[in-house]
Amino acid sequence: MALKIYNTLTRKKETFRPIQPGRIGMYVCGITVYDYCHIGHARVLVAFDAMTRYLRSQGWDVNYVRNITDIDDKILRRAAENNEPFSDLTARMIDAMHEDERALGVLPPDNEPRATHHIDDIVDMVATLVDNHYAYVADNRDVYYQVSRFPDYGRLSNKNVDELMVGARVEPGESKRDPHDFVLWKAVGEDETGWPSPWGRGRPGWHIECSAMSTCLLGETFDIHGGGPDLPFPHHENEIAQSEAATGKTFVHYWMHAGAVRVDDEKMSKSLDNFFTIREVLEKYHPEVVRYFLLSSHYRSPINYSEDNLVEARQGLERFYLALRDFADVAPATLETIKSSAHYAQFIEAMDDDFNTREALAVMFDLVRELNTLIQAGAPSAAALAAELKGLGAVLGLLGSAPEVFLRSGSRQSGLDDSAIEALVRERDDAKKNKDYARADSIREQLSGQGVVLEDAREGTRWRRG
RNA sequence: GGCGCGGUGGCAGAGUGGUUAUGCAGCGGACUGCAACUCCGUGUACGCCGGUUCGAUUCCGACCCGCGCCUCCA
Repeated sequence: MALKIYNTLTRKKETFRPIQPGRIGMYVCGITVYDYCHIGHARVLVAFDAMTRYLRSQGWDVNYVRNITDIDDKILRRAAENNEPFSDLTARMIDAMHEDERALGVLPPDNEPRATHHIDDIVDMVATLVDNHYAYVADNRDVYYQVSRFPDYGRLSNKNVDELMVGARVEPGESKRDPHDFVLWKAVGEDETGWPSPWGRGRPGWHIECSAMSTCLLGETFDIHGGGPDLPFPHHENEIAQSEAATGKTFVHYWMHAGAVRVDDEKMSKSLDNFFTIREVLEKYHPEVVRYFLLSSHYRSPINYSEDNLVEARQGLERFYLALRDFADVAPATLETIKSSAHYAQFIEAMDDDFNTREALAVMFDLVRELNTLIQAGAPSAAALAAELKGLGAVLGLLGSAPEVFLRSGSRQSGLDDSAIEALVRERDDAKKNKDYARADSIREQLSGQGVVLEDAREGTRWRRG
């Protein structure tokens, strides 16, 4: 079965056809680095990471580009508030972002272009648009894109420019010819952050960097362009207008957009004060639990960040790790060695269907049941199945932890440290030997109250944080 | 107002024109000193109303409800 991808442009699932056989150029809109990444960013990062891992596992040569917006009004405003150079702020936030990514098991993209490193490319593209009469220099020396010159405007987000009029407004003093026009190059004064250009000192507008950098790194036409749920309009619409006007070529073949993250069933927003940064979330939950949570729904569905759902994610992962407990030293199977496995075939079928990670996880759970049955029977083949499970998990960036470490990590920190728990476990073992079951049960109850679960296995008592 | 998405069993969440999703929770059983883990069994789930069909949760239409975008936001 062939890979199918839902294309925002056509609003349909389409069979993926690469521009060059075996190769995929993919550009994903990254972060504006004026603050820490939040759980919504995490979703986009994890979703496209899982896709990239999967595509590579299937032999695709993926060139994954994800930009960093490191110059923008919000950045300048925040830097001014902090009374620091904007580049100090962005450097700090970029480091923080990389830290968050690593925690979530997100592999670095192949290229991570920054707007401030591509000012020349941006200026070149703006100049082309001015030369082509798709852009004009306004009285205030801003350069604007003239939306009315681009007939296809609104095609991606299925919007009719005339109907947009209703909500549009022109700020007093703006020099646009039309409210829909958007800024490509923003004029600034001598004392403001900016770069020289044919139109005077200025800085890039909000959308042009992605057009310039994607073209620079992936060519005038490339395969996949992705991003968050609020990007189709206006950001990606404007990118299309810019790039296609500048090059005269189709910009992108497949547009992919992740679904929204909600918090306790409300829109996540700063005004509602229900905004969670990745760092805050990771204080409460194991990073792999967060990753699993994000992959346990289809990437396009809205998901709800809530205590219940994260606890449930924890429980799901526990099932995997309990099965893998005795196979800590078993290496993940390479896909080559499991290519004839029925589970693998189902896994691929799920992932080929627009990256249905939830369905892929369901296949892995089926495998877990078989694995547990083999373990129970003491079958030597269990190790191979465990390796297969790890191999499938690795494609999604999951199950890479040491099982016992994960199981003892706990969703909430127990008040007892490991040695205190182990002392109590030993005490209980002694009580059991003396058939003092009342004492043994009271210790177990005490631990249970601390979130510690005991299991009396043949080899001795095991414990984990539940 | 315009455009779009969705309403699935207690919860989460896939999917399908007729046959088990899956996970968690529940119930019964096996195992256990008791548990936990695990396995086995167990749920007349598909918003409402019409239509198409031998048959619809799945297709079509209307309706109700929820959500997103239309403004900076992943």
